[in-house]
Amino acid sequence: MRTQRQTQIIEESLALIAEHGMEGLTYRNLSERFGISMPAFYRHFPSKADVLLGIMEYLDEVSLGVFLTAQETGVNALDRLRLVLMGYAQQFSKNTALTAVLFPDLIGEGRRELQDCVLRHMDENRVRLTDLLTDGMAAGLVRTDVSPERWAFVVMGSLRLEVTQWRLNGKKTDLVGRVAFLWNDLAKILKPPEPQRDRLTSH
Amino acid sequence: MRTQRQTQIIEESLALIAEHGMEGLTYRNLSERFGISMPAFYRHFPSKADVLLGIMEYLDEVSLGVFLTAQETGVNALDRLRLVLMGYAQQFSKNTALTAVLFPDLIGEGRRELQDCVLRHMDENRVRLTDLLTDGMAAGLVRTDVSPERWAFVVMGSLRLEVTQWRLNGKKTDLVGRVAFLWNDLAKILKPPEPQRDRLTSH
Amino acid sequence: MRTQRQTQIIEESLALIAEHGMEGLTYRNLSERFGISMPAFYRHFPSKADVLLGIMEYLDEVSLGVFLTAQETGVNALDRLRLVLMGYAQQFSKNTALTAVLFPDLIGEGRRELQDCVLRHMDENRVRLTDLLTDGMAAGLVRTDVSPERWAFVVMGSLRLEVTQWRLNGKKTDLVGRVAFLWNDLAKILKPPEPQRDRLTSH
Amino acid sequence: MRTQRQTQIIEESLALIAEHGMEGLTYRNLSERFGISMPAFYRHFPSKADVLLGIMEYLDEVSLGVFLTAQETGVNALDRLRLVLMGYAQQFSKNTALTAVLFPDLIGEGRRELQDCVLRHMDENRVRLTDLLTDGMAAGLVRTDVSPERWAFVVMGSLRLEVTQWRLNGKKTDLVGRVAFLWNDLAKILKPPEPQRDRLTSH
DNA sequence: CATGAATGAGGGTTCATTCAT
DNA sequence: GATGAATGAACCCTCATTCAT
Repeated sequence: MRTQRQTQIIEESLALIAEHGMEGLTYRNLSERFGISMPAFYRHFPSKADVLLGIMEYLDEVSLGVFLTAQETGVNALDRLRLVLMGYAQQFSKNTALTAVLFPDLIGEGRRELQDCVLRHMDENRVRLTDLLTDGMAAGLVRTDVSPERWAFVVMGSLRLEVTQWRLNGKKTDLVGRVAFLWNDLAKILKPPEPQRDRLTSH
Repeated sequence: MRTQRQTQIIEESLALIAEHGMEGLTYRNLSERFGISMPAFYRHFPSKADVLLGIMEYLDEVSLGVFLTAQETGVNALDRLRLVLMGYAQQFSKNTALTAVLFPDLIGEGRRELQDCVLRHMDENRVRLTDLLTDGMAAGLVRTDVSPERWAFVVMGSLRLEVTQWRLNGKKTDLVGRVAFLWNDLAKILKPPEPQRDRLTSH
Repeated sequence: MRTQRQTQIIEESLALIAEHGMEGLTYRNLSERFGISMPAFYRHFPSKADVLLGIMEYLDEVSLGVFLTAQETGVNALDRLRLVLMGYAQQFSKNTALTAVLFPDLIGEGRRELQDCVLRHMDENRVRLTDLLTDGMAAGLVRTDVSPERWAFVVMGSLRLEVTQWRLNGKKTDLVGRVAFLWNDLAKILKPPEPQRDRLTSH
Repeated sequence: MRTQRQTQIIEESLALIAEHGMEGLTYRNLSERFGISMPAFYRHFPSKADVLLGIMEYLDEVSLGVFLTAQETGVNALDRLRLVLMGYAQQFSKNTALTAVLFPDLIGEGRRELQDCVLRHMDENRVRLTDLLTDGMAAGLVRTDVSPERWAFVVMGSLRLEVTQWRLNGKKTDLVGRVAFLWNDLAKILKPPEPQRDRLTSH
């Protein structure tokens, strides 16, 4: 588990990363924000690598939360997927720092020790997405001529790029709206073509 | 123009970034690779910011090259798009460092001064892709119920994620093959549904 | 306020400046004298500019001290002026580095940010001298056909040059003695001409 | 003798010193101003110390020129002294960099090797002034109860401080005017008291 | 003969970390 | 148990100078 202070540190770290990139995450910056001395952080995390690890865990939980929330609605797979995307967008809008959820690779950049953790995190997210899409296929809501793994890829890739652009443009636009539009198009793309049966029977 | 030495430095810088992330790009690392002293680099680039700028220009040229090569074949828009993706994949396979072409945002991270340059670069790439897809639509090769801008987004997003995964997995797999598969699926997705007219008139 | 360490650093900095000029004030030199590492100084002064600022304040205090000491004697203005000059000389003899008190302009040289501070310091010193001379005039001890501002100028100019010469000659001579002689002459110059009374009574 | 190029370099060096202090005199800055490469300067001066030496000689000549010009007028000693001060002021007004003439000590600061040269230069100037004042005394134009050496000191000290203040205040005021005022007061101070004759004849 | 390239020494500064207190 | 002080390593960068070409 995490102490309250550890959580605070992680959240502030994410904020620093969001504001100044990975290079902005320094003990000095943290201590300024907390008004605590630098060595004090070693009481909560034995080293900076552990802070990063804590961040990864934290992000994992956020991501899981988004999926679970969508899951609990009990709607169909495609709607759950929509809820996931919109859930992310809402989280990011409320707290910009959380965009890191989608980019664990950037946090592990250059740090060999975190590589495993990053891969695990990305895999988990990928699996969750893939499961959703597999379900969608089973329910006839998603085209089956493309593998669910690929769909997961396309969806996640689009979302990541959308968020990246949003950040580069200074986060001035309405992310939730943008993702809603994205979903609108993704839904068209995912949807299977009109079943032939319908038209035949209509005669 | 660029001197030979400037080009060498840029290419070695890209290699360092590919291997150790942006934090790996230091004068110390460069000087070790070149076997020359650190101050020597200031003869070629007045500051590190200028190295980064040089990198951005270089990447721009690489990207442009890939598009032009595809353009010159004179094949249809969809095939040109394929050639672009495959062209990237081949470049990246030959020289891993060039993956940066797709991620100018990572190079500009945290460096306010480069932000403009990054945005311009990404815009240019986006426009090139969008033009290709607009052409594809005009030729009836691409679904028109989704805007070309969105298609460009989906394609670029997928490619970026594919490359990211490839790098995270240690570049051990065959990137060209992976991108070929990606294209295979993207082609299905992009292709317009069977024309309704045929079936209707057949009755 | 100043910590003990800050005061030590300021004093050692002044010593370095006195020995090797402004270019002698480097973190390397400081760290050699203190036997601590270079980054350690950043615990006490956030940047070198702040060291210089600290020096300026310190010098201000020294200068003020000399004036106050003279003031407290309660003797007449001319004698107070003498005490100021002699006070300076004694301070400088004890601690050569303190000659900087008279030359704040050299410390601010080329550092735009310190310019204001330098001007303020020099103004304060000028005002103190001028006040003294105005008092002297009021008491009939100083010629009134020259403005007190000018007298302050002449006195300070002479003192500065005397100290400069002393330093250039290797500080081998007796500064207190030299300033005593200087004062001897300045006193003659400042003194108003023989009172008219003489002439009147001679009739 | 000096080549034309050497003279140019010296003059530009003085300009750099005037603008940015001694730290502004670098080969880089010089080469930028001349549009020549840095090693090119070694053709004209074997080392930076030699540039400084050249500067000292140059300043000596300027100073000598001012004195000779005053000498050639053939007016009395006091007027010649006035011409010297005004001559300096005019030179400095035309070319700010020449103020260095009065401050050879600043150029030699911290450079052991130049110390001798600096002392010689200052001595020469002092002697020229002293001679002038000795003449003035002989002609009954200058008070004799203060040694000519001291007078030279007072005059030079005042002038140096005047110029220093002018520079610190951004050289915005009219230096010639200021020195004229200074001379006005110095003339009063130098002048011997009302001739005794008056009193004697009154009997 | 002028220059491009390079260099060793040194500049100020930041970072993650340790340790006595 | 939190902090002030310190540190080694590394950062980007500038300087005077040299030397092959």
